[in-house]
Amino acid sequence: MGISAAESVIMEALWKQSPMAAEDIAGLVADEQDWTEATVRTLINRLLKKKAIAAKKDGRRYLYRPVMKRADWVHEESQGLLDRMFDGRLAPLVTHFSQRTQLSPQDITDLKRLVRELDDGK
Amino acid sequence: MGISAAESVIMEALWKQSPMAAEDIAGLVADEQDWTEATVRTLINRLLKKKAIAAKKDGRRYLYRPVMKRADWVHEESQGLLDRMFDGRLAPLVTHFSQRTQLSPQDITDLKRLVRELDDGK
DNA sequence: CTCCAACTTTTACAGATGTAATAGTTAGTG
DNA sequence: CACTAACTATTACATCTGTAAAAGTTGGAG
Repeated sequence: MGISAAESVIMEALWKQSPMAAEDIAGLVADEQDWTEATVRTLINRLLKKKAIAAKKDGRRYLYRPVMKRADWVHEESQGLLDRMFDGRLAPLVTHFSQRTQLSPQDITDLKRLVRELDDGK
Repeated sequence: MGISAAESVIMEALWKQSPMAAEDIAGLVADEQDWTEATVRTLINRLLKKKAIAAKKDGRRYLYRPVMKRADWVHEESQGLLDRMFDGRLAPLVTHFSQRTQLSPQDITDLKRLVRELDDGK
């Protein structure tokens, strides 16, 4: 139903740049993943079947582009995580991390700004 | 390797209360999940094999208890999500939610308090 | 002691996933 | 116009998952 971990590697490549031919995608993901081009093609075809990407003919080959939006995917996955382990709410997740890990100075700065802006919005 | 979605339902039951016999677990999860007792037993056995839970004989049956800690599991899953889609950092996830959804008043209050406490801790 | 009821352990099976090889199609080259 | 190189599409296969039934084991009742 959803996008699997391996498939998401292809999606990330296409979200970064598109449209791309299968070969280009393979070239891009080859660094991180140790996949053959055949594997990349399989994943592309599964994504096509799931309508997560679309293809357009370009001469003898196809160019692929994402149909699913990254923000939507991120949201589904994130909301799913919140639902499954934080009672559907955001604050408990933040609490978890602030207790469990030392937040980076960057994170702390960003969170402070965010909260300030939340206030403004109200 | 990890705990699957179905397995996590069993874990949640045991984290809420343990030790419990298979029948009790089945009774508890029966409400939410439409599983037969056989299914529950399969999941229990897979969790045993993964050492996520342990069993102790109690007369003719076993009582099960979690070995894996909920906080550890939550952390693994959450960190995984952050790594996969938010560059490993927490703030971008919070940003995502604050832009994408209307945070509940509860969430906002909690986040404000959290950030204040972060300040204190520094 | 024997047999059953209650438990547990094995086995089953279809769909998803990770990983890939093989077969089929077609745009150009000679 | 026939072939080949470049692509795509089909098929393969081992694991993992979801879901469950069948087989095996054993503590007690009679």
